Amino acid sequence: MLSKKIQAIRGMNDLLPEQSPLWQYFEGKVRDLMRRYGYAEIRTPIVEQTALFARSIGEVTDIVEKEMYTFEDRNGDSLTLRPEGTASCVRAAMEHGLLHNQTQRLWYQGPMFRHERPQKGRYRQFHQVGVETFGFEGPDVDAELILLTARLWQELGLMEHVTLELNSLGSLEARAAYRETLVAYFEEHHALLDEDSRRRLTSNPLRILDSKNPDMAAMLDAAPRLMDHLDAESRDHFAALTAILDDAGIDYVINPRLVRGLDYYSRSVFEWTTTALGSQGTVCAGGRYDGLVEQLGGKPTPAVGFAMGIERLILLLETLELMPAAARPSLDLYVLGMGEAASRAALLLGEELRGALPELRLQVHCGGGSFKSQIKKADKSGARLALLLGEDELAEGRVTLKFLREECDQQSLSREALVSALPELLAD
RNA sequence: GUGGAUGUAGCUCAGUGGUAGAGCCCCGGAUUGUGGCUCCGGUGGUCGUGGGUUCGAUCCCCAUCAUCCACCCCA
Repeated sequence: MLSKKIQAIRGMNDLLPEQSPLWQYFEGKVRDLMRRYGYAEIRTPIVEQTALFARSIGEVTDIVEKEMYTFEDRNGDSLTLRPEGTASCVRAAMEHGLLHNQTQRLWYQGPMFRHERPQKGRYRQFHQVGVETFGFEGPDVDAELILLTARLWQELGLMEHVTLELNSLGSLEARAAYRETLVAYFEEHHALLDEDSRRRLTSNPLRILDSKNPDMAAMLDAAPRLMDHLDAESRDHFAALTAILDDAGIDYVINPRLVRGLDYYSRSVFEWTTTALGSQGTVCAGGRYDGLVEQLGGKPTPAVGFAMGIERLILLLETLELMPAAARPSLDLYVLGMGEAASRAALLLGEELRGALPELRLQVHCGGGSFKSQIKKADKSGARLALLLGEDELAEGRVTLKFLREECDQQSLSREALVSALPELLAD
């Protein structure tokens, strides 16, 4: 039926009124958390030069090779809808001198775009909250980021439903060296590799370690281990990070196979996962990317960050029914008037009350209709009280207040008494 | 990019080779100015789209599109 009509692009979803309170609840928690930790929000454009992503994420990654929304601008420039937030954030920070002899703690939130097959928890337009820090070398800030996320799970009631996985990829040099060692090892056992793995040999050989193919298990177990090829500094860095987490009482699992897909990561990487969402179980992931700023033309600048997938977290909150009822918006008062004169008066009375009681959540009935239908609308609106303005009330300068949620007689009040009476009636 | 499942009313879904039904929702009435419960009535569908088979297709066949789930990849 909709086939001839225009509909939303595949994998790009409308956020409907029924859903938005949960998003607002989540976004509110995040904003509050960032404020409390002293992180500043940064907003960057959704479109960037294609080269920014190609240079940062890595030319041969799936994201850059086949998942980007890339198009030509009218002047022939190649532009891309951002597939992730870190590159833009680094670009903006550099461009405005935010990294010049100073540290930064930044966060952002917004849509990202990847042309993948949609499935549960994975969409072509999806939303991330990202956090990036610059200028901090030590493991303390790595730990701070993890503690910050842990606190968020705590406050959202998600802590028992997520697991923290940690790994270290070593310095860029150590990682590159290990990569060569690993590729050499896989070349030796080329016959044992499955089709996917042979393809990954050039794209992301570290990822082969993560293969679920049981036929390759023995060969993978015998492969050189990343942890054995870490440079001394990275090993110390990682040890210090886990020590802080131990002291803070944060549980984690060291997963030597945890490899982030983006080329720019080095040293600490981490992932929060859940088993409650089907196959897209990663809910938050990040790591250190000490080389990226320099790679994009800046001075060498240590950096760590992470991103959360908002859709996945919303899905999790939904399936676990973790949104508090109080976070759902509701009306205090529904104002209705019977007849033309009273309807007009109701609209003006509504404005008067909004002026006198700024906290009052009030809606005035529009569209006329019988008294009965208007009261039905009042009930449907979810308001606690209905204010009835009929011809009788209008003539007498009074209003009738009707309780819609509790057993309680309706009251007749003079209009003068209304402003002081309403807060009392709505208390508790 | 690959594989599987599913497309019938706004929503959730029945159904049959002879051009469609329920529940919820919505609207009206029973109650000249009083909701939630009940009862009565009503609006609403070219059965995803395009072909084919057939006297006749919502049903069978093919194609196509969309959605969902999984692989891949990732948040």
